[in-house]
Amino acid sequence: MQPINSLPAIYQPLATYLVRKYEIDEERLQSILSCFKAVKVSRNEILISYDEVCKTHYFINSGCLRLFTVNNAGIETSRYFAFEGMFATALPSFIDQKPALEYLQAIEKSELLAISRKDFFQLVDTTSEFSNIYREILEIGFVNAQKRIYGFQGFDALEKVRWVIASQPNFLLRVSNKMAASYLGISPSTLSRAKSRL
Amino acid sequence: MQPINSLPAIYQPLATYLVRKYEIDEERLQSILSCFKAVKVSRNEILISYDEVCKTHYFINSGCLRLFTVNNAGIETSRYFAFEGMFATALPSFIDQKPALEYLQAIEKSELLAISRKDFFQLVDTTSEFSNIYREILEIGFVNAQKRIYGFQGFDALEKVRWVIASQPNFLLRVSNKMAASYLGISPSTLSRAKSRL
DNA sequence: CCTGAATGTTGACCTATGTCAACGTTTTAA
DNA sequence: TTAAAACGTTGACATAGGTCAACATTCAGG
Repeated sequence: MQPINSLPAIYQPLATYLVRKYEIDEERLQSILSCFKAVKVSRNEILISYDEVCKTHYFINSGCLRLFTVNNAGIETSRYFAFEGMFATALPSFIDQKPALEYLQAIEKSELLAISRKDFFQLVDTTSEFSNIYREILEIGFVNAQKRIYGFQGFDALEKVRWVIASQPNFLLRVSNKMAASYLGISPSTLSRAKSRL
Repeated sequence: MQPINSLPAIYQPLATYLVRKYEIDEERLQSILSCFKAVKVSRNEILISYDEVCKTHYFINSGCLRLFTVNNAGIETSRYFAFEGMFATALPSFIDQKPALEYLQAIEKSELLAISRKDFFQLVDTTSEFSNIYREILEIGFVNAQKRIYGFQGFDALEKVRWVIASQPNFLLRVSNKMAASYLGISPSTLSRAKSRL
């Protein structure tokens, strides 16, 4: 793609993402981009809370967002980590407008582009290119969830660590042991021991 | 909805499913239905195999389909069970046309309506109602996968059994212990013991 | 309606991993 | 810069649940 003239630097990664797969003329691209507003968030900031209804979808310019929940016993389970160049939100709540039952948290100081649910679905309904992008977000989300289900079941701790290294090479470098353990479904001690046996 | 005149009985459940949420005029409904062909399959029949590229989406009139994989150690993991009135296929392969890395199997004698990938995506691209239906299939698939991830991690065998009873009341009545265990990520012995402690 | 194969149940035993605690190191916020 | 808190690592110990085997039961298919 050609870099687009007179586009604020902050919109560049999203513009690149949008035109990566589908042709979008510059006018339409501008009208999509104008729905997104820059937001800066600090480390550990919670963007969406358990009981909250999710009204916003985020594109990550820099930083990292985590989706996790906490069960009755106080155990954290992390479902997904999203890095630069990816979309993230509490998708079931965003879709159905029911309480999220999970948290969306920045685990690093992050720069995000936020779009409201209203604008998002307006784009989906009026712009076929954006409709394709939403479909792609859903497809990727689904495929990732499936990989995770198959990748974790019937594997011991060491195999899970090898699996995550193979499928997401930067994951363990970017995410704390504690959070990685809550993603892999093992205790931090076990993760620590497994890494020493690699 | 009104039952549609002169519709073969075999198309009735799919017609009901299609008009349930979106208005579809009769002509368009007919053109959608005409893409589906009835298929009868026997118990244990494999519809899509591990290395195969998936070319078909199925709607279930009666019976039950299972999605599962087998790892190097020969351990089966079941990801999903689909019953009457639901769509099922090896979705990642259906989307990307790469080998499925999983099996789609009928676990009961089943009556299905099959649509080819070509016809399916032609409907998605030409019929906005069907595009919405595909979006809904993806959304439901994603939400189910997420529920499963959160529902299983950090829970012991008994809690998993309680969870599956609460979220899918008919599941244990319909699916063998062995397959249910491979879905819950526990051994058949443990499932058997957990049920006796309910 | 029979029969053999597959499945479910239960007991004995073993191992991976969780828990808890101690300790050293890193991070962070004032 | 520093003090306090959070985190990572490691050891000792406990236990849920896996494996294996024996037996009972169910069920599919002829």
